[in-house]
Amino acid sequence: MIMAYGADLKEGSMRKGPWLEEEDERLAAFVGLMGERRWDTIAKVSGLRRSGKSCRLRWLNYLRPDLKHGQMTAEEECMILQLHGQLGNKWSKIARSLPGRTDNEIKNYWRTHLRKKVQVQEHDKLQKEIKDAMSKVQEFLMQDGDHLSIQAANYNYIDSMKENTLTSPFGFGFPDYNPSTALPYEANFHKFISGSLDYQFELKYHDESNSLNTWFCNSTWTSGDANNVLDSHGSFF
DNA sequence: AATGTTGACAACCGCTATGTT
DNA sequence: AAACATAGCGGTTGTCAACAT
Repeated sequence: MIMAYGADLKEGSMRKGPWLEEEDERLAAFVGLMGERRWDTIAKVSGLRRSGKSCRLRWLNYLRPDLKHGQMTAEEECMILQLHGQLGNKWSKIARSLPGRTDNEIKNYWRTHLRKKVQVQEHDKLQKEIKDAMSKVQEFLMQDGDHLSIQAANYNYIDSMKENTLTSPFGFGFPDYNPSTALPYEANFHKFISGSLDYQFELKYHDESNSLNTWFCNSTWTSGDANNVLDSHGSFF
């Protein structure tokens, strides 16, 4: 039997927050009577001191009889990952492919379970790309070592950067890199590696023979990407 | 034991799209 | 066509429990 509800509440006040079992029962009863529409009317007629919007959400996300409750399966997780890759944060579209799951549930699951996983994967991928790029630079330095007078110390410097790149949480592994104290070639190399070399800049020659400065400082680069930089020194990639 | 932090989930809010009168 | 109501969507916040300090 359905009774007037919330008589102890002041007239006009709306309840918020978690739903009580008796509210759920009352809402389900009225949706059974009136169907899944006219939520403002349902809210009013039922005597629930909830907005129509709140009633709709409670029904769609929790009370609907065709909802699955409980843990996501591996198949569902896989589906979410795949669809999110294709569609981005289109939660309702993703939910259409997962019967019994709501957009809200999928959104929450993504945020709490999957987002971190994907971020780690992307981070690992980026690390690998950086490491590969630096290996190419290193190869070049080895080839033209005489011409550029590259010392073993500088080669080792790049080596330690590569090592740091794999362990640094920031992705780019300059050992003790400090922009305010860095030598020009260090600064430019840092820009190069971090992909921020997207503007024209003039490099002042920092005459320190037998160092990477010769290579990174003694020229003007007009660069949209790393390839151009290296191309200006003779088609390395 | 008390307090702070984190993760999981539910619910809310603002806005847009769609339907109805 | 316009005004209003209703439904839908996605970002954000609130709540609670488990765990750490």
